[in-house]
Amino acid sequence: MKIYNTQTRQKEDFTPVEPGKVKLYACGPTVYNYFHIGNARTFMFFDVVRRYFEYAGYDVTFVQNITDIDDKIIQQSIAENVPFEKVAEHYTKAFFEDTKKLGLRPTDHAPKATEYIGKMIGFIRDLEKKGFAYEADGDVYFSVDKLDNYGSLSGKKTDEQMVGARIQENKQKRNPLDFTLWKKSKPGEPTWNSPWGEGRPGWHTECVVMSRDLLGDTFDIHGGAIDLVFPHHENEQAQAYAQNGKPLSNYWMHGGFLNMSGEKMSKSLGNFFTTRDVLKKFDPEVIRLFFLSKHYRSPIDYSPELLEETKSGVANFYDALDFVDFLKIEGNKPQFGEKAQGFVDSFKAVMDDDFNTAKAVAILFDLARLIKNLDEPIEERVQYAHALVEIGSVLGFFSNLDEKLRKDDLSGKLIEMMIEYRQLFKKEKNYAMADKIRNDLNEIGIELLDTKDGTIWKSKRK
RNA sequence: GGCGACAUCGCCAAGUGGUAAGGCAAGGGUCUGCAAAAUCCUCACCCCCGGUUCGAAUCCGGGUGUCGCCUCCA
Repeated sequence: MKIYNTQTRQKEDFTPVEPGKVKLYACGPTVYNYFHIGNARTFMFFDVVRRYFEYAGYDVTFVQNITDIDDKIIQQSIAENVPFEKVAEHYTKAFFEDTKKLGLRPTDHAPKATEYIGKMIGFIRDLEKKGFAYEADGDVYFSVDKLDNYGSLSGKKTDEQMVGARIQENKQKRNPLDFTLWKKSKPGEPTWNSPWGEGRPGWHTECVVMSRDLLGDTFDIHGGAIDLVFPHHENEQAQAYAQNGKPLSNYWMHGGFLNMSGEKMSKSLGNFFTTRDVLKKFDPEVIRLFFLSKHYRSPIDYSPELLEETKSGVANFYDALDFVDFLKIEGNKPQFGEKAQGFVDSFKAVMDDDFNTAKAVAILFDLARLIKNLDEPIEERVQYAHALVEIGSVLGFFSNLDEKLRKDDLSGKLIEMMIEYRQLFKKEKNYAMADKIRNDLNEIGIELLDTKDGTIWKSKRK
């Protein structure tokens, strides 16, 4: 398996720290608002990474943190005039609800920053003892000049950044790039007692401490979106090196942005859709197909129109499964012949190449086309259907086949009866009645398909 | 100012040296009582200009355009 590693800027063979195991950490949300659909893209990608590693036979430990103490949460609590704990609680709950609705599997651990304050203080103390941190008026900073390889992840050189233009001047800092490990709290702000006085940890420290605590000093993959490379991941890595001389993660994976009309979607720009709102209009699998049709490192331009067009694509998969009445054959998965196995092998090959989900999706469409092709032998079409569900599931599709394909309940039986009556009318050349049945069914969302093997039906997809 | 990414059919998009996947949309044929569905067929000299090579969308140089990071950000 090959993975593009931001650290080396190239695809590398994946070798886990422990054979057969993958320790994966993806940066999670800061819970000050509903997460937007751009965040959803990144979260969903790592959900697929996790699923694929498991499919490939690895024992995966997947951690995604919840940043529940941060300036933005404090701001939001002032704006909403509710205690900051309530803000964090509310949006944390919303995060779990929305990711579930999106079809993301729960992570193995979802550590909250506020549960790790003690460990963070110990960690900062250690950095201080080792000479990498200094205190100034209740704040504690990391001294980037003390670390030789600072900037290695992002390719930044400490002396070439535009100080003053983009970087906040701060007279307490010895180097403008020095970052906050511990921040003195103002009156009324959430606060914890520390050797440096009342305060709270900096964001970069939260992630290092939680990831190492749950996954070990050096784990396999650390991920997030591209904007986290600098400074967040650079700073995490710096702290880890400084503290114990070990790399934090062997592979760094970063996803591309979701843009709005070519510009980055972000809460600060205000040009965003919350995932919650998008989910009201689109099926989670439509969103999934939309994201997975593109390479994860490329930017995607978001628009409701594009999502609208993607509906047909998802419908394609379910139509195909309807064609072979998948729910009835689901239980007996046949041995795959050469062709069906070929598709599965291709799927593995493209996913092994740095998670090329766009190619993987193309394989899904290839299978759907063959399943619907009545000229293909039925045994093979059945195999293709099982292959479609097998690899589609790895990409996170088909989690609710029963609901999407439900047929053998009472209404299903009634529809079968209507189809039978229509056949009788057709035999008598009573086309007016035959068409009335077809139209009436259509009006309640049931579409009839006359194939040369007889009439089948499907409910119209959202 | 420093660093980086991208530019492929009407739209979305894969492809990193061997002659352009896939999806959406469109047109035509078959099938059908009619329709839908299905199926078959059609639909790209890969932003521009040079260069390297037997051969380049793919490598190199130079343009043009778009975007990102350097501040919080998935």
